[in-house]
Amino acid sequence: MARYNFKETETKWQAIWDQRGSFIAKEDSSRPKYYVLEMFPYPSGRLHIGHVRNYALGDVVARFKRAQGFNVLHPMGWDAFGLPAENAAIANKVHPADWTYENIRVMGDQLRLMGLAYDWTREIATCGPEYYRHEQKMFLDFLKAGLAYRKESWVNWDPVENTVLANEQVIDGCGWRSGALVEKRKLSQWFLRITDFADDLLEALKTLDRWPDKVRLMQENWIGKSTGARLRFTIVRGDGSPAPDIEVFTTRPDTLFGASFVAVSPNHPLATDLAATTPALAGFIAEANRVGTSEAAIETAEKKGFDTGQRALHPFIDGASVPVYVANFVLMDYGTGAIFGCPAHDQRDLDFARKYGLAVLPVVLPPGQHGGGFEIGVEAYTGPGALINSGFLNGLEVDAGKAEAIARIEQLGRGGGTVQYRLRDWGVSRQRYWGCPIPVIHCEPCGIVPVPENQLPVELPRDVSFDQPGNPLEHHPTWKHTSCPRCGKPARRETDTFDTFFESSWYFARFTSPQATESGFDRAAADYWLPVDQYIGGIEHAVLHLLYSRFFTRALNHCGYLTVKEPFAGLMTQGMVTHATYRDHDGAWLYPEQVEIRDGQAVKIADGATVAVGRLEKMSKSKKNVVGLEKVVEAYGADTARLLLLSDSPPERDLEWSESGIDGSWRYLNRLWRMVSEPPVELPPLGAPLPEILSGAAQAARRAIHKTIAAVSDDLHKFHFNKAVARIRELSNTLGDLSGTGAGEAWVLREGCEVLARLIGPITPHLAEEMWQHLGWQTLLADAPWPEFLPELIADDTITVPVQVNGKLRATLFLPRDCGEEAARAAALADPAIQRFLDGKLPRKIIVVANRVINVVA
RNA sequence: GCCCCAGUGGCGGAACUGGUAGACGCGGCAGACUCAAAAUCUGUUGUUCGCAAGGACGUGCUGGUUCGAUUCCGGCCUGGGGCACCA
Repeated sequence: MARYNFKETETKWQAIWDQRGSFIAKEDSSRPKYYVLEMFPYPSGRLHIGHVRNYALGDVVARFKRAQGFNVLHPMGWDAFGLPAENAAIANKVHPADWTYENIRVMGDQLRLMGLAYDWTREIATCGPEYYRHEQKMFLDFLKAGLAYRKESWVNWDPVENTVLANEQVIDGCGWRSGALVEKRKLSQWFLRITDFADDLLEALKTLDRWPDKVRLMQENWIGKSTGARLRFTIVRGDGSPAPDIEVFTTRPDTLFGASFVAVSPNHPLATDLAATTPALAGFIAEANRVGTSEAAIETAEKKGFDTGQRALHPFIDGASVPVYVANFVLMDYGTGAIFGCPAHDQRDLDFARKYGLAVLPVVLPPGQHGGGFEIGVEAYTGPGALINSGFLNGLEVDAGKAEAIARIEQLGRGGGTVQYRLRDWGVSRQRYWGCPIPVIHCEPCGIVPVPENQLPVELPRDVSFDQPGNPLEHHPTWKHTSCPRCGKPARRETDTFDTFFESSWYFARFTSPQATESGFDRAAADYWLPVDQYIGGIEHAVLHLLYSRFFTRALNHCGYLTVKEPFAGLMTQGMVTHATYRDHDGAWLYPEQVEIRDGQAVKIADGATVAVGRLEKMSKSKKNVVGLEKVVEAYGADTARLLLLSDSPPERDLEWSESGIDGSWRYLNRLWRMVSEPPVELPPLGAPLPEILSGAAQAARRAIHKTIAAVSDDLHKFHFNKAVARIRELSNTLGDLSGTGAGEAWVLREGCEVLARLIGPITPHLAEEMWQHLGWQTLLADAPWPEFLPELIADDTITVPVQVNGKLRATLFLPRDCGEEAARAAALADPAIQRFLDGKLPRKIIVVANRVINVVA
């Protein structure tokens, strides 16, 4: 029996697609456009099979939409700036550029093995000046538009990577790549005003109805909008002399009458000033700043305060005042760095008040409670209710109380309603070499001077040394020395480079016109192709790349670069590819190919020693549970790998890569191939007319074919790839069972084979082309339209109807479609099984759901 | 602590808007072909009682709504994810 020769076949069709330029995209207003994009990879070395899932998913979408008549853009490129290149340079004395381009070459070849329908003519690498020069221009435009600024601030310093990190890149107090505990440093840095768009970024999430709710929710939480008030307290010192006002932010202005203290952050100017003359306070602040930002540190850190001796005058109660504390739990970088505390209605304030013996006055009465008896114990009340003990607010509900309190604050000229976001501006300066130089010059007399556009790009120097720690650009002998474009005097280049999320924030636009030289992209091309109709990538970018790109697109829109504001209309986040992990008795990780299973026990092939099988984990080099892409393609071919990646789990869930799984996929490909290469009956020639008479079996098979077309089309549309594969397999089972050698059977079998080839085409494209050709077609399947089903073959004449007695299945009937309630009722009652369960009694009720179910209630 | 999501055979998973739970695959078992193996094909495969016909049970647990619940509602358990001195 001839095995399907995947090696020859896959090479052949890849060459043909390539020669014909099958997947090269051009703007074409006569067809609807469809832009499908997978998050482009960082060229880190080699791809393993886990990386490929993402691209396989996108490829199915691209090929399916193309067959459906869309003008599809499906490009691929390289997110090529990044720290691993520098680490490689340090470890292996290889230049980051050489290392990166070599990886691009290797990984590109690997991707090409998979037969992905990319328009390779649009391939980009972000580390080239022809790419990054445009983002330097964009940055200058942002600067002009006030969207970029420089400020000195406390930043997250990663001591391992020796660079600053953005807030989004700090996970649980540690660097997102290095895992090192992040330190706070005060540095002068470039920021992008993402907060200008905070509200728009939040509001527009509602319009992204083809994004997973989960990602929208994560962005919503990250932006963290809270509505409240700012309020300026008048402060007096212990001796009664006036001190500077303190402004607080609160979401509960309604509880002001319950205020019993004001607290400021240890880094608040008041604390700093006071510490200069109060050694005890200086000690307190130093201790507060020592407490780490890690989760554990925060959990265990005690809420502590330092009484400054100053008093804050109550804005609503003449003559009343509350103490002012410096408290270790108040953050300087949220709100105003100062709060007022209402212990009765905030748990943390309550804990603090109990500790320092401050008053706890309830001002919100829970519904159903009576004023006199309501007291706060160890738990603050944060629910709704009516205000009490609150002067002019008495009797109002919480929301009305907030509004009234804000109105009074405004009236008093002490502040007003405001909206506070958790989101901070995006710090984009990185003290690294392998990134895009920030195009500004520091001049002693002129200050910060943008590099004139005609001097762009500011290119990275190639001759750098990694001999000493820190930024090689800083150590470069000549590069940073230049002259000021404004005054001509000697000046110094900015040696920081952009955060590498800068490149990925606009690459999807670059793909629309990668040859553009005047600008990052042609406006017309970008307006034609954008937004990306379907974007596919990992959930780990839910608030990194996906938020930055949404902001960046708005910023580009603001500066007149393009028309859209949202870059990605549809988003799919795929799960990880996992594999069991193996360790030998020394605890060393083993590669899957070093291990085999003998008698249910995992052993090391080399010496037969037992191996501990660990749990399924994401394929990663560090745990060695990776399966090489070439190994799989060599042994089974790209189509087999693609089929397994698509069929085993729904895309958003994790997928377990297993040897038995790959065998199953490989068997199925051969089965399909045998159906066309060695059919049980000789198939009629291409285009043969439908025989006038079909046997019942042939007719039933034909119905199955058309139902499958309908179902698979729907599944692919909804990205239910695993279900689509299940239905395709079902159809081949049905066709396999089609015995009989008549002309009708042969004709239906041919129709079935053609449909199978077309339906599986997006998933296993090489095999599908081969089947298509074998069936006599001269044209490419890649150019064939998606099959259409005949509506008259979709609906059955006879319906299988379950009959229940008291909700339990007792019989199944075959009834004519839409036979009517009376007929259904009669048929059910006539059934012997039903009669037996009724036991001679009359049914109380019979429920008939047309063409669905009959339930007899006894 | 707060918010979100998910719990279905030995395993991955299916079940449209409340209507035959377990499609399809993996694995297992039995058989055919073969000197034998591989490959392939056929049958079978939720648990349980029964010789059988046919029952009973079964979608994390527990109540409820309904003629009927994997699906809706309440409470709980477990796992995963996000956020977190955020005022």
